[in-house]
Amino acid sequence: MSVKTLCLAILNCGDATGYEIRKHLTEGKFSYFEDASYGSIYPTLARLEADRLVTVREEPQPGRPARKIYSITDEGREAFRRLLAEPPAPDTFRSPFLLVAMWAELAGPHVIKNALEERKTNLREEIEKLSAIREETGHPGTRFIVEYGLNCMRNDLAFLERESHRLVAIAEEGEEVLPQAAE
Amino acid sequence: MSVKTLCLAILNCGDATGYEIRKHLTEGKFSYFEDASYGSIYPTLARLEADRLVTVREEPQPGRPARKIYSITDEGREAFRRLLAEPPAPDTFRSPFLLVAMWAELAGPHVIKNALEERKTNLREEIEKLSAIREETGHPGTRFIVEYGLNCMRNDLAFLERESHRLVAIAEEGEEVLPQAAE
DNA sequence: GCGATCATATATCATCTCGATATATGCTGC
DNA sequence: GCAGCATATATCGAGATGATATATGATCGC
Repeated sequence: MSVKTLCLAILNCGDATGYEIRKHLTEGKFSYFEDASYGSIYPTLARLEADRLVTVREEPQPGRPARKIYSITDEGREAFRRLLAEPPAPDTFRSPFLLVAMWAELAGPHVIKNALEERKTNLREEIEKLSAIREETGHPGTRFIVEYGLNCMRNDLAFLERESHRLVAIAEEGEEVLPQAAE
Repeated sequence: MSVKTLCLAILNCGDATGYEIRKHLTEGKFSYFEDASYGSIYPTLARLEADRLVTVREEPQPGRPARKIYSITDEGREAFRRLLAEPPAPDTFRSPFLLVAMWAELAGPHVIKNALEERKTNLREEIEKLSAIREETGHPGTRFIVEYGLNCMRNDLAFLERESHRLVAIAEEGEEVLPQAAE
């Protein structure tokens, strides 16, 4: 999935600046698709404008640089619909946490406990955010994907709350076997 | 998490060539951390060797280019342990599938049904693979992360099997409202 | 009231990474 | 017999990241 598709998806919900598009991709309901940085968003928006899939209007602001507000065109909406029909790339779950967990006996109980707490806090925050979006939205597709996310994260959190003691035990046993310079 | 950490993690399990490292990251139990391509793996291995964190031995093969087999050193193991102690980056779930699902009314029932089937097949395959790894491994950390993954994917699959009819309904209603040139 | 930090907003750039491709060969299925 | 795939190393153009520069209002502690 390309940055182009992402920008069109967000603009399909309403006008936005490059900055706002980036925020949507980082936080909120659009953060489960793909990420993108300014270095790819701004050039993409320029290309979309050249291809007439979006239009820009500049809103001058006294003192600071003008906001460039992008809107999707009918042509853009049609292009987006065609992009949706292409077979989507496989979903991915990428977890630095699991790498640490895998090597619990090397990492030690201190590192493991921190990583577990961090991960659980993270999940709780995400669940909060998604619950809020769920209450607000009237769009059925959005509601579906938010409920998908909630189901997934609540399950993850429950697993960690139920099983994390096993990981701590592995880390503690590892420390007995490998009594390295404690930190 | 850097490619460096990934390479050390895999070599910490046993010697490997660049090709094998890439395979581990793409398939198997290491595929839940981060991905990396040859274009980053080969330069990283060269740097690791220069830093004395790994060693190489060339195994000549009659007719074809020699295998370069990399091994982690004691220094490398210590560096890996230090890298594990660094606060891990947050986990991410990236889903092109959910983008299509969000816009079910635009994508239409045909596209949605395909995407759903594709996603479910994908999950079943992953569950198969993880179940096999679970049976084989004797390493407690590996068992933990494999069970984490299994728990997550079984839950995902159950949600889709239970709820996907809702998504199809959204797509079908959308088609009535927007009777575009059918494909 | 004043400095620090943060949020808004655009934009660039060195560095890194990806995806495709080149090269070379054995094995397997049809 | 040969097309296609797996093994294996390596490179390269195109594209993406993460950091940084610029500019300013808002907020908050002290």
